[in-house]
Amino acid sequence: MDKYVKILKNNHIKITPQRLVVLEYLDKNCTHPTADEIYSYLKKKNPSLSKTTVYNALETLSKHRIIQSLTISGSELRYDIDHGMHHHFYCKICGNVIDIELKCPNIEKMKQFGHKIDEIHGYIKGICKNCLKREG
Amino acid sequence: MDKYVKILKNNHIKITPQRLVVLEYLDKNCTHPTADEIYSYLKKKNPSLSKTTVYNALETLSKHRIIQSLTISGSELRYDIDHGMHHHFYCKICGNVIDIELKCPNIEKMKQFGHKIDEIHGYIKGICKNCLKREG
DNA sequence: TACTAAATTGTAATCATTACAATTTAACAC
DNA sequence: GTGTTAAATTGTAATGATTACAATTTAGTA
Ligand SMILES: [Mn+2]
Ligand SMILES: [Mn+2]
Ligand SMILES: [Zn+2]
Ligand SMILES: [Zn+2]
Repeated sequence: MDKYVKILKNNHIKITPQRLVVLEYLDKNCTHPTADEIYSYLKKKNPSLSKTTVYNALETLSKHRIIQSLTISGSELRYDIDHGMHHHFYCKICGNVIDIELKCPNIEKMKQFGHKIDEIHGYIKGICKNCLKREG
Repeated sequence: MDKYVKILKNNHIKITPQRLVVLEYLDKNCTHPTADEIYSYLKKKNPSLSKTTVYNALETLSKHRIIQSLTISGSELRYDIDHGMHHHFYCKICGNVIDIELKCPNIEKMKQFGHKIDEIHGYIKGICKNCLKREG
C-alpha cells in the first residue's frame, strides 16, 4: 500500500488525491515550505487544486500531528513533515529555515510549571553560513 | 533624567513623546502585548496617536535591541521589554504568553554550525495552568 | 450502484502589517 | 530664542497570509 495512503489510513483521515500530493510534497521537500510554495508547485500538475484545499490539508495533517507548523518567520507559517522535536534556524537574509539537530535538556523541567505542554519549538535567528560568505 | 528618555538617549534615538509612551507601556505591562493592544490603550490618553507610529516605534526599539518581538502566536507579533534570553509559553485557550525562566544550555553548541546568531527563542505551546483548572 | 457526510473549489472577507505622501517636530547651529 | 532640516508622525491606501462561506464534487460505505 502506498506510503502516504497508509499514513492517512492510520490516522482515520479520508484519503483524497489532494491530501496525498500535499503529504508527498512535504515528504520530498524538507525545506519547511510555506502554504503558497506548496500550492504553487502542486498547481502545475494539478490545475484544479485550490489554495484553500492546501490550507485545509495542512490544517488536518497538523491536527493529527503528521506534520508540524513553524511560526519562525513571523509573517507566514512553514510546514515540516518531521514532527519530532528539533530546533530551527531562520536566516534573515535568504529566508531559509534550516534544521538544528540539538536535544533540548529542558523538556523535563518544563513540566514543573503545571501547564499542559503540546509543542516545543527552538527558533534561532540570524545570518546563515552561506549568506555570511556571500555578503562578506 | 527620565528613565525612558535615558534609554533612548543612550541608543541615539530621537526622543519623541510617542516613543516614550510605547516604551513606558511595555515597561509597565510585561504581558507581551500586541501592537494593537498597545495602540488601543495608549490611544485613550493620546488621541492623536497613529497606529503606524506604534508600529514604527516598536520597529525602532526592536532594531536597537531595547525590546524583542515574539512570533509565538503565529498570527501577530508580541513585544517584550525584557530583551534577555528567556523562554515563553503560549496558551492555546486564553492566548496568554507567559515567561518561562529556563537557561538554555545549547547556546554554545549553536555556534558550531557556522551561522551568525542574533536571537534565540524557546516557545512552548499548550494549555496553561489556569485554563486547565477552568476547563477541567 | 446509490447515499451521505465530508472534502474541494472559487470567491469574498478578515486582519496584521507595510507603503506612501503630506504634515509636523526634535535636534542642532547660530 | 529663532531658523533650518532631516527625521518622525499621521492618515489612508495597499499588501499578503489566512479564513469564511456557499455551491459542487467525491470518498467511503451499504
Ligand atoms: Mn525541521
Ligand atoms: Mn518575556
Ligand atoms: Zn541565508
Ligand atoms: Zn490559558
